[in-house]
Amino acid sequence: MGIKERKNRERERRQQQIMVAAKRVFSQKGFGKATMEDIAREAELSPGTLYLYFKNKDELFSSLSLRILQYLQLRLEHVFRSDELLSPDRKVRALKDALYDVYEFDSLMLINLFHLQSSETLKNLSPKFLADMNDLSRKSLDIMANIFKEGVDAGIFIENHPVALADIFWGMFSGLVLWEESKKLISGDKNYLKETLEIAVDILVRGIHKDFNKSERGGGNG
Amino acid sequence: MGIKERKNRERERRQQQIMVAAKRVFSQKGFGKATMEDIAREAELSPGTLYLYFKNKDELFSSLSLRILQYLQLRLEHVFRSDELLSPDRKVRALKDALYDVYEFDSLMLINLFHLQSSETLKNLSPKFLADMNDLSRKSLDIMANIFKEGVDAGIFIENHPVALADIFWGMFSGLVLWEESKKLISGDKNYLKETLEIAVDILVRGIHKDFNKSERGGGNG
Amino acid sequence: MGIKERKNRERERRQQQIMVAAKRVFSQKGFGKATMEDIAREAELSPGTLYLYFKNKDELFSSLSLRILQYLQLRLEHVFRSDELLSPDRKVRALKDALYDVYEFDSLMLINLFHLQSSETLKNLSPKFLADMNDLSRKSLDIMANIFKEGVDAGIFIENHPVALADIFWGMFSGLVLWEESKKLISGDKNYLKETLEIAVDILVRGIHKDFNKSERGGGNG
Amino acid sequence: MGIKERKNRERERRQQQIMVAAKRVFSQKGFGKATMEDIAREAELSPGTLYLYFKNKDELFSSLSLRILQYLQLRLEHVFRSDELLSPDRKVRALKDALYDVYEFDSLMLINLFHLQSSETLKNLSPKFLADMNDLSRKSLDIMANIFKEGVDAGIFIENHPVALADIFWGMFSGLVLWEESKKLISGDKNYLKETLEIAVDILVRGIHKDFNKSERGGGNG
DNA sequence: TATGAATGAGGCTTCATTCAT
DNA sequence: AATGAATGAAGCCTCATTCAT
Repeated sequence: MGIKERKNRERERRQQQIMVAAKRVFSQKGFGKATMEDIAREAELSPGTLYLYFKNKDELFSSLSLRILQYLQLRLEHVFRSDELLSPDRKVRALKDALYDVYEFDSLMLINLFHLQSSETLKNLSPKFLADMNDLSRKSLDIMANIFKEGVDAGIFIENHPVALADIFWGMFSGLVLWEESKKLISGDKNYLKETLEIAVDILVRGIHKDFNKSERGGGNG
Repeated sequence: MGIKERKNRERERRQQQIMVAAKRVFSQKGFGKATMEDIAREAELSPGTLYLYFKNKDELFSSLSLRILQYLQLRLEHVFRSDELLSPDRKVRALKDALYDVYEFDSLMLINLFHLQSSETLKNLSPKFLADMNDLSRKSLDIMANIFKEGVDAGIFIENHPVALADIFWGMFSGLVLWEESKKLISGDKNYLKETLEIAVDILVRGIHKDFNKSERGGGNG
Repeated sequence: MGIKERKNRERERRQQQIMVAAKRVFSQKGFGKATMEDIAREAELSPGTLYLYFKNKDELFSSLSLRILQYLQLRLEHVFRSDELLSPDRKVRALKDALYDVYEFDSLMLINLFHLQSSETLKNLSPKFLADMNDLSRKSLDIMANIFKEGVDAGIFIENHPVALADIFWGMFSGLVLWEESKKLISGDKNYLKETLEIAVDILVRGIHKDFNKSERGGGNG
Repeated sequence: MGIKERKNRERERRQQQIMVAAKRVFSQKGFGKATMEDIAREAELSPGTLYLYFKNKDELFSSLSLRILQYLQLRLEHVFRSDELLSPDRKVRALKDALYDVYEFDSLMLINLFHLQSSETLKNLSPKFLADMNDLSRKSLDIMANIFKEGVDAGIFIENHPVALADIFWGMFSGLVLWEESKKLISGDKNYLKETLEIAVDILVRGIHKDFNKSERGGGNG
């Protein structure tokens, strides 16, 4: 058992090593142009070895998305748990900050994640993999949903469709990330994600408050 | 003169013919797996002919996005112009309906558009093409911004950053489209876009109203 | 007959027009990269028209070689005929000047000619074309041979293999042209063809003189 | 260390294998018509493998020229070194014999080399490759130049431009090779290269001798 | 477990040539 | 005679993946 354990750790180390290399290569060359050999070289391994740890290129790439999803879940749980004393309002803002953190932690992978969703790549993944992604997504969404539910239960947020709020929040976030990225690419503008997100959350919080006068404006990210 | 006119029409016909074929092939096989030969076969043309009308595969694919952007602009202009008598509230809801229309008109291409934005494909496009996309995007965004501006000018919407509202609206829309699509793919769920969008717009409208009590709920899409 | 004559002239005009265009394009783009469409555009004609005047691309290109061969013959005849009064020595030098003239007139086509010789392109040419080339080559060689023969007959040049002298002269010339061109390309050097040719002819003249003391050195080029 | 050595040998073996196949294919089909797949088939390898050993088609073809240049250098060094006791006259004739040997060793590649020089193919080659070619060419030319210099230093050859003599010799040789090849192709004649070369060298030796009476005639190739 | 040479299917694209107008 | 849109064969090359060592 100890040996098995050790083996497993070893295996995960290698996987991490490869994923780190993959991320680097893929940041430099873009998703399409990165080749398995590039990644192998960066990881100081041989191409064949990559296939001992990942079924194929798609799965290697997707594992990076999985990783950011894990990080996302971590951050969300933190918001939900350790900030138990915060008011629903503040929690929603903390949620936004958490998401923005994830963006800053690894914007490239986040965008990759959004692309992965709703792409044909999904169809190439192994069932286990898909299940993992599904799980992680669901968990994160659940946490978000719970945050809103708390507000509803506390009689602060309107009761209208509490379930959809998490979807809307997440959708808004991902949409804004992509859209800001796009504007940056097309017209070379600066990225205003942080500011736009702030405003968006202000509006959203007002919009779901029973009595919007009580909603605290611009609670910020301190 | 008449001849030149005729030639142009002929040329556009062919382009349309190819684009229709491209869309079909690409819906069946997915973006990555569709080949130029597939498209040529579907269009009942030879591969070489495709290159008389589109510089390369990327540009052919992107032209489909351009097309949906054009349709988007058309629909938005309609909302803005012919519905001059609507209240700002109703206009925002009409805006949502227009976007949903575009989604229904060609969801695949819309998703393609979102993917195209913020991808390395952009770098393969000819400058003219990029400029066209930029133009169209900007125009649509402007129209959306104007709708919100009318609300602000009328003293109904809060004055907070009127410019960003269009970005937020568009971001929210695109994010929700992708996210619903993703959920559909991962877990095989039904697509709740219409409903979620409705709720999202309710919240947004409440959120940007100076006095939210006056906001008309669920103005709907009849 | 007058009409036929006119037609013929017209046809030759067009051919010239195309050849001029071909030469220009082919100077800019290099032999391999020049396309029939490039040439058609340059000639302000359509691609199809080119095929009314030349059987195929090879023949169009070869016609350019034919043209320089014609020019070569012209120059050689001039040396042989109008310079009847020159001594054999001087005639050989005049011969060299004539060849150098041809080089200066159109170095690109001359090199093309050398490449054409001993290449598989030859096999694609129509029999008539090949015959023309053969004729022209032979005539030029004959003229050169005659110049040397005059020297032999006059008892000035050694009698050793008079026939081969023309071949040697021509071979030396073409080899030096290619070799100087090559050095220019590989190492970016200046082209010393003129000087090298001069020396080479000095040596050759000395070498074929019965009594080399009588050979006039450096008779030069006016 | 031993392993690295072995790998290198293995690599060179494969390169040789490919080059041999390339030469064969290319002799049969001509330069232009030979395809990479032809060569792969002949080498009993897959097309992709060719690209592990040669950057592209041009470089594979050029490597054949490199090879003949190496052989040329070898032969020239032999003339220069091991024949130290020969008179300058005899050395020049030995030089001719060496060049003719190279021609006989692989006439096709030699012609290829002449074509390569002064063609746009040069531009597709990697810098390293070009440098190699440049080096080899230069070395061979230097050796030739030295042979003539010895004659000058010995007071036997005229002092006129000793540097150019090698260029002239090489130019004459390459020109005659191409020209004889051409005549063979156009008119189906026999190839008289050997004889013509002999005469040419006779003339040249006479031409550069201070006192031509002392030049030994027809020293031949024994 | 790790290697990395070899594979080979298949993609994109070019361009000489044709032919209906 | 002239056009020029259409053809379609064919080439080069890439790269994910495998497998013998």
